[in-house]
Amino acid sequence: MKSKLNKELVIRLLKYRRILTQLKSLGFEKVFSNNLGDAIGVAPALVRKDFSLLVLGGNKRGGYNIDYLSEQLNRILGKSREQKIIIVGMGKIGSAVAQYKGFHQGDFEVAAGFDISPESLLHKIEVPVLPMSQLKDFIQTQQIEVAILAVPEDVATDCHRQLKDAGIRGILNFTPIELKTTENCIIHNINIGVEIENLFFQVVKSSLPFDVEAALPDLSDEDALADAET
Amino acid sequence: MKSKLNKELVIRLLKYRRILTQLKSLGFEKVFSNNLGDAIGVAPALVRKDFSLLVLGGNKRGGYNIDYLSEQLNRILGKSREQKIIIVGMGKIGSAVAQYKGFHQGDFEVAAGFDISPESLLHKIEVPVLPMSQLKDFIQTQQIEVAILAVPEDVATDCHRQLKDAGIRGILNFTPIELKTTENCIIHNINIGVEIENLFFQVVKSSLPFDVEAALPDLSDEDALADAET
DNA sequence: CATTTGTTGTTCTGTTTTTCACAAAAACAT
DNA sequence: ATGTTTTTGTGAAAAACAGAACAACAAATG
Ligand SMILES: NC(=O)c1ccc[n+]([C@@H]2O[C@H](COP(=O)([O-])OP(=O)(O)OC[C@H]3O[C@@H](n4cnc5c(N)ncnc54)[C@H](O)[C@@H]3O)[C@@H](O)[C@H]2O)c1
Ligand SMILES: NC(=O)c1ccc[n+]([C@@H]2O[C@H](COP(=O)([O-])OP(=O)(O)OC[C@H]3O[C@@H](n4cnc5c(N)ncnc54)[C@H](O)[C@@H]3O)[C@@H](O)[C@H]2O)c1
Repeated sequence: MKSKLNKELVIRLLKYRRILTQLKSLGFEKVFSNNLGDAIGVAPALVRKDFSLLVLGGNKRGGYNIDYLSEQLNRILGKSREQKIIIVGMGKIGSAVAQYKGFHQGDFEVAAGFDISPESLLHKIEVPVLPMSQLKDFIQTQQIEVAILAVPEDVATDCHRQLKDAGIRGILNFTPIELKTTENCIIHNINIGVEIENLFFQVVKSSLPFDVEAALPDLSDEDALADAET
Repeated sequence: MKSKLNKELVIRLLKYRRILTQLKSLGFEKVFSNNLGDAIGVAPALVRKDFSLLVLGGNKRGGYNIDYLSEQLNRILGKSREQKIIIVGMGKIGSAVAQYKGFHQGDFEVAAGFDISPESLLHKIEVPVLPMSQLKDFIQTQQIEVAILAVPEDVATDCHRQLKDAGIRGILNFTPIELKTTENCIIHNINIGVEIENLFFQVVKSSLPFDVEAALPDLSDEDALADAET
């Protein structure tokens, strides 16, 4: 099965759309592949390939028309018609996201937060916070499809099950437990801890005087660390 | 340049390490490639290949020794010797991360937070929050290498510059502005807004009665032709 | 001791994704 | 009109990545 619209491509499209919206609000009318590439951090050739794949044409010298691109991206990505999400686990991360105003032109709205102890929340939240007992009913009557999971990791799988039981179709999971996508529930994991560790590793690696990778294969016998070269 | 230790591989290694730590604390001694695969959501063959690449051997029937693997991963990934990070922008996201306790066996410590108005913070934080005027000095005297950036997006590039000027080597960037890795400062972007939009898209796509992708190519005749002018 | 079983280690192959390179087209300049 | 510049569009090459297959081998079994 050859899948156009792979995951990375969709992410780039979403980023293009965001940039285009900003450019438009600044009064720009056209944009070049290298502008967009710079803005989202990819090579200009890839930008052109992306649009070429989606049959979105530009003009041989004048670049791409912003209004047209915007429209077409909205068509392809879905107009995001005022969808609602819920957040399960209104602790530190959950509350922060609940109050986030930066979603693309305000398309999304947090319909409610859920928590095992809604009354003991540290600071006031603008969205209603309900007890877990109302979770299933709320999801079904309000027809919620997407949830953010931000509970402690030891209850992550349990909450995952509850969400699936209630009919949730997609979960953005902030817990370090790696949940898995199933037939009718898509999972995207965001593991901030791993991201930080990863960054540390890359930084250390880059500031080392020798090439870490070169030193790897022959470490089977203890301290071969000292000798390495480029 | 054939790169061992590619980006995805490093992330898997970090996840293996986390799982191994947990298994060890549960009293396990050995683990099979399919256990690890399940835990981090990849195929067992990939787990074996990863270890094979790093010359980490298992036992032909008894799987991998957890202590050994753990040790070796620590060696390869760096022992994370009590490194310190700072957080710039102690708003909702910044504060949440500042109080996160879940970093791998407490290897990282948030040395300080920085904010343009440290006094007006909503709730009490356990780490010191300092004014931006002290940023450069703190980074240099404390030898901080890694920072988390969580300021409003309109000041993101400015703060980015300040961090680079102060000698920061790596930034985990939570703002929607796509910062770019340079010679001596590695950037990892986490764009939560895009992640949510992406999840929405995948969910909508999966619940559609027809194939979105199939509908893509032939829309050129509907209303085609971008028009550009000077 | 021979046989069966389970799991690793590795090769090979296929797929997907990105970059390169350059012809073609449009706009501009003279 | 003609030449020059700029930027797209895309086929072909390269790189990154994953998966399937299976031989090798250690342990368990009888
Ligand atoms: N804070 C961070 O920066 C951060 C970073 C990365 C990952 N995480 C992960 O995100 C998750 C939440 O982290 P946090 O820092 O917000 O923790 P937190 O303790 O501040 O919040 C957890 C919330 O979940 C609620 N809760 C507990 N059990 C529940 C249940 N069974 N059902 C519903 N709600 C329940 C608690 O009442 C609490 O409000 C954790 O898994 C953590 O590992 C947090
Ligand atoms: N809250 C979320 O869930 C969320 C999600 C995704 C992305 N983000 C992004 O993270 C960033 C922060 O979001 P937030 O919700 O925490 O915002 P926030 O307004 O709560 O926090 C921003 C903080 O930065 C400080 N600040 C402002 N200008 C500064 C400067 N020049 N130098 C230093 N500090 C400065 C402010 O005083 C404030 O405390 C934004 O770019 C936002 O788009 C937030």
